[in-house]
Amino acid sequence: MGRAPCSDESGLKKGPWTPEEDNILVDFIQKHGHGSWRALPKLAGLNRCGKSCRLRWTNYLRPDIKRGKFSEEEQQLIINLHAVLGNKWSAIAGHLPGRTDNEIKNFWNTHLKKKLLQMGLDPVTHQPRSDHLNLLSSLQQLLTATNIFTNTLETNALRLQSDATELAKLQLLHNMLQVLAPASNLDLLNPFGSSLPDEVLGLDQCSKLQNIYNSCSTGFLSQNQFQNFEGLPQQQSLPTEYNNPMNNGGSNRRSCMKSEKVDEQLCSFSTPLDSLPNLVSASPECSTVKQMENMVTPNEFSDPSSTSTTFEMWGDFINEEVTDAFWKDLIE
DNA sequence: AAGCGCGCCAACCGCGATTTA
DNA sequence: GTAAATCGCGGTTGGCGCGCT
Repeated sequence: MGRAPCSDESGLKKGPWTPEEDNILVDFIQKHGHGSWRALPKLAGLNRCGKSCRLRWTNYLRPDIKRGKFSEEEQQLIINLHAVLGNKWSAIAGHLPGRTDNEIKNFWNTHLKKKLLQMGLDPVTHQPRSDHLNLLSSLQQLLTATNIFTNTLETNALRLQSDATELAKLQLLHNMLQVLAPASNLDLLNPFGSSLPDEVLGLDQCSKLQNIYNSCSTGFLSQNQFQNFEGLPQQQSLPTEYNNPMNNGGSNRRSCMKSEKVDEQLCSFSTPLDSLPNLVSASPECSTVKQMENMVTPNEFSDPSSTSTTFEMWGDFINEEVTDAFWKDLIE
């Protein structure tokens, strides 16, 4: 059953389009609309298959196509949408007016994927790469080894254990900083651009971490330095304008409306896709699309506790009093 | 200057979903 | 209800341009 593939239609031209062909196609569509793509090439006098014409039109000739480099905002939006939707390029394109799914797909594969990898994030899951997380387990081994060592050398036991703990903290901090601010590119994790106050993004803590890490680079932390974390503010509630950063009426809502089923579901949320959480756990295997299929409620969707990631620990870090006991629990 | 490797991106391919007769 | 036709999507390919040796 089915139809003959486009390529089976003998005598039809393939490959790059010439300016003349482009003109014919544009003229025809402007006068008559595309109607049936299958019939279009014959009617327009093009020696192409309908599929090729449709692709050329939708990916290149359409008048509303925005060409040129992707802005920082667009890149951040793509990353966040990809975290939620996975490789649903057409759905992602629906949120970027003037951009085609093909263009976004190409840009993802050639630029953004590498960018995430450089940041130590898995471009599929948007979570820290496993090789980075493995460092955490090695910390436990380090502590264990240190404990064994201290048992045999009782004279320095307390001091060594303390040092090892501090080292563990330091390395954990380093890992977190790599995740949060690799290559000084924190903005990439920020879907709203640089206009947001740091505290909205958790950068307040991040910069404190950075400061402490920097101060540690020449030696271990003092106990007092670490206990400064106890003074960190509890998790800030986001101002409403940041809860819906893209909810400014116009184009995004419109593009959302034209999207497919999944998109509609996303748009129907009271706190819709517009308020994408940073780094939502979502590989194609466990994407929000899948979550939707499992009838996950919006609240569950936005609930960080429903995922199990390093960022869960990060959330704990932000939410709770950070004491030595916390660090011990974290590491153990 | 020539050869080579690599990155980018337009276009193609195959398949599933939807529409039509 | 069913098969064919059509559409649209995501993955992949291949050609071109550019930089390096």
